[in-house]
Formats: sequence, C-alpha cells, structure tokens
Amino acid sequence: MKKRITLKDIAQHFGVSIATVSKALKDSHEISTSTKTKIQDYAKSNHYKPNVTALNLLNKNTKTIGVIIPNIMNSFFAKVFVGIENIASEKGYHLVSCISNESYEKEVKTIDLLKHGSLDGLIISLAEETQVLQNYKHLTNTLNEGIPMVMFDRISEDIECDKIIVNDLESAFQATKHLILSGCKRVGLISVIDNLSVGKLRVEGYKKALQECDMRIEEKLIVRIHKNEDFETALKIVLADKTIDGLLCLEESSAVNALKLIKQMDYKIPEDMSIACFTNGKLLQYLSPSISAISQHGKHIGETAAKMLIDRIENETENKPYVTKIVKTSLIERDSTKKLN
Amino acid sequence: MKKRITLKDIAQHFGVSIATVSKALKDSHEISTSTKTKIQDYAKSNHYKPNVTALNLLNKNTKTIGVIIPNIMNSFFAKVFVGIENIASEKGYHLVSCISNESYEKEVKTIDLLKHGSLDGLIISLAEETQVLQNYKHLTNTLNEGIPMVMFDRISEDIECDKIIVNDLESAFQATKHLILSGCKRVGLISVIDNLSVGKLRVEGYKKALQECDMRIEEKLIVRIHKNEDFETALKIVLADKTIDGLLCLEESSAVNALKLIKQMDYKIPEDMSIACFTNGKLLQYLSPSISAISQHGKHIGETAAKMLIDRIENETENKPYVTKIVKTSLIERDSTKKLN
DNA sequence: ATGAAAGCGCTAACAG
DNA sequence: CTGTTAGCGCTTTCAT
Repeated sequence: MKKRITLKDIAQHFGVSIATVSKALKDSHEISTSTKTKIQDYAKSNHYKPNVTALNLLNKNTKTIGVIIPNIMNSFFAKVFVGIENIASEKGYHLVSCISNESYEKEVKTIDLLKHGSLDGLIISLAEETQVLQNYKHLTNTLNEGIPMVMFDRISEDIECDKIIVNDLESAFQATKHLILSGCKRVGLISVIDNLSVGKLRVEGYKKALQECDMRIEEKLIVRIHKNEDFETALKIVLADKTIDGLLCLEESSAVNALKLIKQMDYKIPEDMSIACFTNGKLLQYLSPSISAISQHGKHIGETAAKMLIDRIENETENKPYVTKIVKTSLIERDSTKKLN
Repeated sequence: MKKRITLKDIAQHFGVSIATVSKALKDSHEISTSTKTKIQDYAKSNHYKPNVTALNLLNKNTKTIGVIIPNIMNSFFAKVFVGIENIASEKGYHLVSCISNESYEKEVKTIDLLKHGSLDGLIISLAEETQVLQNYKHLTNTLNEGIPMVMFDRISEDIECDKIIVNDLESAFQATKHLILSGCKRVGLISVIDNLSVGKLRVEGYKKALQECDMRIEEKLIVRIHKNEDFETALKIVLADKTIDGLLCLEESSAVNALKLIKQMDYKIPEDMSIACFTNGKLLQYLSPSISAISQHGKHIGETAAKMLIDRIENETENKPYVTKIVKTSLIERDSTKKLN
C-alpha cells in the first residue's frame, strides 16, 4: 500500500510542529491565517486524509456497528439489512456484517472476532442452532463487556438488551382466522422452523385461533418438518387427509414449495385449498395463484433496530431500561385465500 | 461503555511493566513461567482482550474489506455477497458493507467514508447512476491512494484493477440461440438495464445470435425500458406484433413481470411465447411455467473476488499485472422454453 | 501564533 | 528475566 500522507509529513515539509498542522487543518483560531492557508492547500493537493484508526484509538469509538444475520438470501433478513444500512449510513456509522449461516459456531466466532474493540454496538438475530442450543454465553459476555446490543426477530428472553420483534403469536392468530373466515373448515400448519422462538409462537397463535372459532386442535394437523426430513413426503402424509382445506405456512419457502406440490396433486387453489404464510417476499405475488402473506415490515424493523442501537451508543450514560419493541405485521390478502362465493 | 481492561491495568495490578505483561500474554520465553501464569490467569479471569484499534494502528492494516453493492434485494448480488463473506470470514477478514442503492452520490460518500484508513481493500460493483455518469474519479483516487480494489459484474474498462465478470455477450448469444432452437421465429428483447455495461453486452450477444441464424435484427424488437417508464405499456406496445414468439429478458424481474402480463394476455407459454432471462433467482423455478434462466454463479463470483482481493492485499509487493477473470454462465432450461413437438 | 508533551493501547528493539 | 524507550497518527492541554 502506497504510504498515505500524515500530519507528520506535512509538518516536516513546512518545518513546523505536528500540533500546528493539526490545528491548521481544523481551522483553529490559534493559527495565523497565512500558515493555515498554506497548510490547508498543501494538505488538499496531497490528498491528506486523517487516519481513522488513530482517531478511533483516541476517541475510543469506531462508529461501527456489527450486524449478524442468519441468512441474507432470506428476504426478511435482506429487508432488515437494508433498513439497518439506511439509518447507519445516515448517521455516519459503518456496518460490519456477518452471516451466521444458522450456525452457532460461526456466530460465536464472529462475535469473538468483532467485539475485540473494533465495534460500538451489535445488532443480531440468532442462528437457528443457537436457539436450539440455548447457549447465549457469547452474547451475555459481549453485553457484560459493555457493548450495547439490539436483538431482532429471533431473540431470547434470557438476554437483557433492547429487542425488536413482531407480534408473531397474534399474526398467526389473525392469519388463521383469515383462513377460516375465507371458508376453511380444517386448517393445517406447516413449520420448518419449529426450532425457532418465532416458530413456537406462531403455532400458539394458530391454536388460539382454532380455539376461538370452536375448532378442534389436532396435533396431526401440525406438521413440523426438520432439516433432514423430506418436505414432499411430510406434506403428502398430512394431505392424505382430504378434508384439510387450508394451510398456514410459517415461512415463505414452505408455502412456495407446498403450492407447487399441491398444484401437482390437482388441488385447485383456493377452491380446494387455501394457503397463507409468513414473510412477504417478492416471490409470492408472482405465483399462480398469488399467496396471501404476513408482512413483517423488515425494513422498518431494521431501521428501528439501528436507531435503538445508535441511541444506546450515543447516550450511554443515561442507563435507560431495556425495551422490547413490537412491530405489528400486516396481512396481505391475495388469491390463495380468496373467499369463495 | 464499561471500560475494558488493558495491559496497563494488568501491569499496575502486579506492579510490573506493560512490556512484561505484553510478553507474558504472548507466552514469550523471555518471561519466567511463574509471572507468565499469574499474568495469564489474571488476564483470563478479567476477560482481557487486546484492543484491535491499537493493533491496527501499529500494523497499518485492519483486516477489513469494504463491499459496495448496488442492491442487496437482487438475488445475484445477495449470492455474491454470500460468496465474499465465505472467503473473508475464512481468512479472518471483516466485511464493511454498503448498499449504494444505484446512487452515484451514495457510492462516492461511502467510499469517502471507508477509505480514510479503515480498510485494506475494496470490492465493488458500480451503481447504475455511476455507469451512466461514467465518473470514476472516486475510484481512481482510491486506487491511487494504494487501496487494492476488485470490481465485479458492473465494471468499467477505464479503471485499472482486478475484475471479475461473466461472459455476458456470449451468454445472451447462447440464450437467444436456445430460444431459436426451441422453435422461436421472432425473438424480442427486454432490457430495463440499458444503462449498464452488462446490459449493452447482452444486447450485442442477442444480435450476434440472430445474425448467425440468418434472422433480421429489428430495432423495434429491442425494448429498452427506463426507470420512469411503464413496463406494462412498453411491453404491450411491442407485443402488438403478434408474430413475436420469444422473449429474452436481460434480468430476472422483467421476466417475472412479463410472464405475468403475457399470461394475462392469454398467451400460452411456451406454446405461443417462450421466455428466457438472466439471473437465476429462486423465484423462477416456482413460477408457472418455470422460466429458463442464465445462472451467473454469484456465489462463485463473490468467492473469487474475495480471493483475488485478499491475495492482492497480502502480496502487495509483488506488483502483479491486473487481471480480468471471466466466469462462464450456465443456461438452466425450464418449461418456459420447452421445445414444442 | 506556535510548539512541547502527554496519552489513546499496544509492540518491539534494546538495555540492564 | 524484566524494564525502558520509541513509535504507530492524532488531539489536546499547557507553555512559550
């Protein structure tokens, strides 16, 4: 790397002290106009740029936020990331971003790498594996070391920090009710995220809706599909029961997969089967039929998370109590749950 | 932020010098075993972590790579990002990531923010606006300041650095030929990216294929739709010509949009109209019919870019000539271009 | 108006 | 074996 020009270089060039140069470049009144202009001109034409690392060392902050996301190919997380980036860049913060890839080990390693002083704060959504293991030591340690943290979506009650989530239970409740109101008599649930906190909450919301509508909760209608299991097989087993006429999928990809398979099985949608799902990805509106979905407002979540964190970083003295913000989802009704006349 | 423990703190605690502590923690042979163990134990139980900023200042590197991407919601860029992240984290580099949002100004601002010393290298794909303005001063400056850079996909010939691209021209050529071989007599082209270098190359490839097949190149079959123009209107104007029976879309979203509209116009696909497009997003395989697409192997591009950059960073002395790597795309044939019997 | 000195946290050469 | 010193690039008192 070509050596960058420093204050020292400029000082030597003019035979003045480093302090003078520093002040001159800051337009300090302590320095005579003539020295100031000659130094400023020289600095400019030689592309002097202050060394951020040195400033960080001095100021003990880095204007950098760490972002740990399970999977950027997931449209919800991508949207959150966009939101975080919006606010961060607006407020002059850098984003050091990592993809945990749902791995506990990667998450731990990443945090370890990040927190060694190069970071003012952290925004994180837990890896699936971490939620399964429920081992949060890497996070509590980070907090104990005084690094502010905001968790979103996949959080843990056991960690004391600011959080931002959606009303998962209620959203599932509403979506299920929507399916029932659109004519479904027997609604199944498909979860490939039963390991996640949000997955469990959504199941509860589903159950609550059934209860409220005086429909029986049948465990066999709740299909939990894990990583190593075959989606198609699992789906077909449930759908052997031909009275099922509605499906709540707890995330986008299982809805898309289900739609494809169900169409192949010669169901008509929504006539024979209605489908709704969580996470309003771009995909859903283009499918035939388009799929009704719960929008989690990812961008807004990201923006809020960034604001909360930056607020925490910049007002550390205040010692505000931790808050958990809840973002209300929106149900976007599409053809897959069209009411039949 | 709670104050982190430093070498100085440890030194004071034991009444030894900072240097001794530093060496002890490095398990230096210069230090007696007893001092080493007591210092190491104390450091461990007090969660001593070296201050990375101080080390960066000392070593004049940051183990940090800047990544500037036009839009993370685009599946190609998301895949590239995943690839970059893979390699970077494997080699112990952080990623400072920014989304330019296709804006020249954001790109310039970002680079300005990043390059002031907190960054060992940069990976970038140009914003659309930047490619239109063809103003690359922010990039050439960065290079002149000795910061290694790798450009991918949306590059400029005017910038001297390592690059990695796909064979856009040839890919379009092959896709067009594929449309023709599957029975199309008159192939239109839809470009919403005519501003981009890659867009222009793809048009050339399309033309080349027509020529080779002795088909006339008709400018009116080449639809260039810009940001402020209405996609639907533009598409319908071309499709007033009912003899068009094939469509090459230069990126994913226009293919998806076109499919939807064309289906609404009661075309049968692929019987009446075949469609192929660039960028193999997750969407395409789930549409009815599924759309044939050119995979640009984003993840591989990302990995390659990261490797090239890190190589450049870690072997700066060598002064290797700049290379442009070309990644070969793959055409994934799906139902939208099924050959008719 | 300018400069000397201390210090941010750490390392490394050199002394003792 | 341990300590002193200088220095990475910069800012900020405090002298002069």
